Amino acid sequence: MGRGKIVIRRIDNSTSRQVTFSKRRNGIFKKAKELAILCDAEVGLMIFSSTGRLYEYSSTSMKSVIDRYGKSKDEQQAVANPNSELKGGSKLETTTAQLARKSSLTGEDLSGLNVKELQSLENQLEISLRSVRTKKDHVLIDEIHELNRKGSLVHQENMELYKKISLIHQENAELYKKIYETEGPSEVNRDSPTPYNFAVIEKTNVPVQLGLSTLPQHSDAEQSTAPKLGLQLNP
Amino acid sequence: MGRGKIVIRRIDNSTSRQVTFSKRRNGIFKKAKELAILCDAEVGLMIFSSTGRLYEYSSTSMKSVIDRYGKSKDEQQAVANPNSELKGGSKLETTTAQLARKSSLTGEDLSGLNVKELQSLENQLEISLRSVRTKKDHVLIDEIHELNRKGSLVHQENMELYKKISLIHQENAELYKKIYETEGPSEVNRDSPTPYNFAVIEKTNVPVQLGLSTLPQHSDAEQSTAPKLGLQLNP
DNA sequence: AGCTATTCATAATG
DNA sequence: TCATTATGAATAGCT
Repeated sequence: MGRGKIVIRRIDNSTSRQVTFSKRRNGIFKKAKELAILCDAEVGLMIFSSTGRLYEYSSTSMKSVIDRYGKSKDEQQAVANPNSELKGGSKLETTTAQLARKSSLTGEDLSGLNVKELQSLENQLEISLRSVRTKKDHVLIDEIHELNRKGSLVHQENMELYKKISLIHQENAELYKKIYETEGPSEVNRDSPTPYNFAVIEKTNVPVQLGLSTLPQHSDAEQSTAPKLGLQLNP
Repeated sequence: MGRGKIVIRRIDNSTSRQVTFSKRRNGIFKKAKELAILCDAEVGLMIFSSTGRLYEYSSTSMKSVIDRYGKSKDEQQAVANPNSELKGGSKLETTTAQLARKSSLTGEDLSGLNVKELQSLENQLEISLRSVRTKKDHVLIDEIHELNRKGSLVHQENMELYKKISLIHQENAELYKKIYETEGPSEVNRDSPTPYNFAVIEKTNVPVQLGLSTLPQHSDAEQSTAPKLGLQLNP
């Protein structure tokens, strides 16, 4: 992507290499941020230039990412090597278990900690708490989206059913007309059973409107084309 | 760079999120490799998907990168804060720095307040925060309940519509029979317009089932009487 | 999983 | 280093 195609091979000219490094570093940082936001991922990126300088990005904190990396690696090892449990090493701990264990420190053992350690513990707990909250919110919001989707489907089916009923009613009317023409006006309604619901006015001709507003991120522009089932998350 | 422009914001639909994650993950890995080769850099990239799975790339080895990162960080700290060791104070100016600062005794913007006042302020803020959070959760959960209720109504209406269609179809059949008896077998279907959808088998005889489970607080006792639209909040 | 229409990143250049 | 631009790459939306 540039004025010309390049082959991926070490750039010999040191100046060009630096320039390219700078540009591509920005590019990859941007990509990393986008990935973290778009896909709700935790990303850590460390880059050492050829001159030894460090450039870093992490969606949360590098410490958090590295810690999680270590745990994840441990778990991979544990899975690949299940008999290691015999050694009494730490079993796979779920995130919540780890958090619980951290929290358990708050019981009585705080006496041995100084302000700095308490500060650190407080920060850790706040970070954990925030991630739990974010997760919870995501779960709730995802479920609302899913409900909206399903509701929309049923609603659509509903409208098609109304349309179909209207058509059959029409057909029914034509059939009655036909019978009328065939048998004469006076006999029509006498010996034919009164049709169920025929000519009875519908409770309403309009399908039930779910009185919910649209999602905040949706534009209201297409409001007129179809009834929306969207939900206002932040009234 | 796609069919349309997108805003960088968490993708709500979980399927799309996963697809995008997979694509962009490949993209960023490629970029990382290219950067390492082209610019002779040492690169480490760790990505945790929203499902918690680890994906990693490093131009050398992740251990090497992390170790080097640690060293580099230490050096940076030493350079940026040469006198910090003299004072012995540690300042973690991370995202949680604001909260940390609140409880630290060395605030500058809060200089007019004593410890007791600050403590009170902190408590007030925590109480407010908790009530806001609770309120937010209630709003979300109420909205889910409301969606379920509305969905249930539409669904019920749907079933009634199906019943109604069935009855009208039946009535239609009787009318056809009547015409048949009146006009004789050979003429029935000739000059009468072919009825819309008459005798056409429905796509399905069963209304759409919303595949959602019941809310935890709901008893499952009446499960058999009507399809439920409930939502599992805590899977 | 593929396939394009698009947007985006960036190589070359000033 | 900064800005511009022509061009190749990445990818969003669909199937």
